[in-house]
Amino acid sequence: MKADKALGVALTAYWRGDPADVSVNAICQLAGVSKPSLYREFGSEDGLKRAALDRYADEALSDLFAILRRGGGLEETLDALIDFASADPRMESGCLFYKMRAGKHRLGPRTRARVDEIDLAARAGYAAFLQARDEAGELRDGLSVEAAAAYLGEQIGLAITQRASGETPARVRGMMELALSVLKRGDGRAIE
Amino acid sequence: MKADKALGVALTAYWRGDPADVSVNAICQLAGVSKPSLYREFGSEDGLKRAALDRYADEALSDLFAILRRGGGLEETLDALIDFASADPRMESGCLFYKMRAGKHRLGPRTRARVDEIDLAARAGYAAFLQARDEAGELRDGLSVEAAAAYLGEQIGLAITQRASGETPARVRGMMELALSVLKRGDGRAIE
DNA sequence: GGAGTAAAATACCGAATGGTATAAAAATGA
DNA sequence: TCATTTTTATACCATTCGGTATTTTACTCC
Repeated sequence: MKADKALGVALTAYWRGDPADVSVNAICQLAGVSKPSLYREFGSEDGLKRAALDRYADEALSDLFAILRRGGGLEETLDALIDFASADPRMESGCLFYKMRAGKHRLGPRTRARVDEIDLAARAGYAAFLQARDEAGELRDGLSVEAAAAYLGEQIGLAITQRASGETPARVRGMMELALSVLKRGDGRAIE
Repeated sequence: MKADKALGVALTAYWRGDPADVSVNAICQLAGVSKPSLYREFGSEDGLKRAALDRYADEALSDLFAILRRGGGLEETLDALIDFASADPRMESGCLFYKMRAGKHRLGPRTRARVDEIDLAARAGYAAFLQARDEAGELRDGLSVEAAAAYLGEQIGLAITQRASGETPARVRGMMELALSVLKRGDGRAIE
């Protein structure tokens, strides 16, 4: 279907740019799809945005969650997260989820609800991972798993956002190593 | 002049909300100023935004810079920065500078240039402060002053942004203490 | 091939945007 | 007091937005 192509076009347009700055008209033009067709398929701009976010979660965020569920050690997993946020080419232009969350007030109700869902799921994923590492004695003492999960999520978001704004991968990586080192028990030593 | 009042209204409106979501019409209505008057004074929306940002830098950001220039020790100064970002009531609804920087692509050329100026000035301020603390032997070993300055600036921005999005001051403070502890030599101990 | 139906394209709508021309009003000078 | 000039207010313009009504095309079934 043409509407399916439109969804792909919308996803990449929202992802590369700012979701609030991509108009329905532009998506129709880019995808070669008429506006009524698009509205028949998705109902509204909110519906299209939500569908794009759904696809994004399946396509890109799932990789992030997979890292957390691999069951690796703390250091190894944090390294993988740092790699993902600072070097994965797909994140070069930012993370659609974080972009949408940053401009949540501009979203329709359905998309906003999905953003909140993903936010909760991500926090839960971080918390489950950190809980396991804490039970393995790898987490820094006196750190609340809940707070550390929020911290980890925000630092990943910050890193991806910085990268999207033109910061070099090396610099983003350095900042992230600095920020995440504080989660480790031994206490992070200085980064090279 | 009435235009002066309009500038105040614009500043608070931009500051409390999203600068991109506050229209010139709304500002005129709120300030009781006619649109032609406002345009005679500021030339364009870009001019008004820039003037508001100027005033913001004088009024709010100067306090932040003052903390850096007080010449206190590393720990003391970081604590003051944490207080400012996580507890100052003026930052309750976010930082206009960081808001504008986050939506830089939506700004006119004059406002954007001012954002870049402030960005540079802030980085330089952080760097000068950290340089001094490094020479006093308080900074963690192996840390580039330049990178640490960027890190510090981003963490402050993240904290204020989080607070504006509804996070509790206590939680923001906890995350910030965690993030900034890594700058200290002794290596930060865990936060309660 | 022609009737009926499903899809698509064009053209349109009302609202809101930044910005301005014009008309009304107020203040100033003689 | 009258004329001039400056400031203010109303009304308007062109464009863009999300969303639809209408018309035209294409396809299916008999």
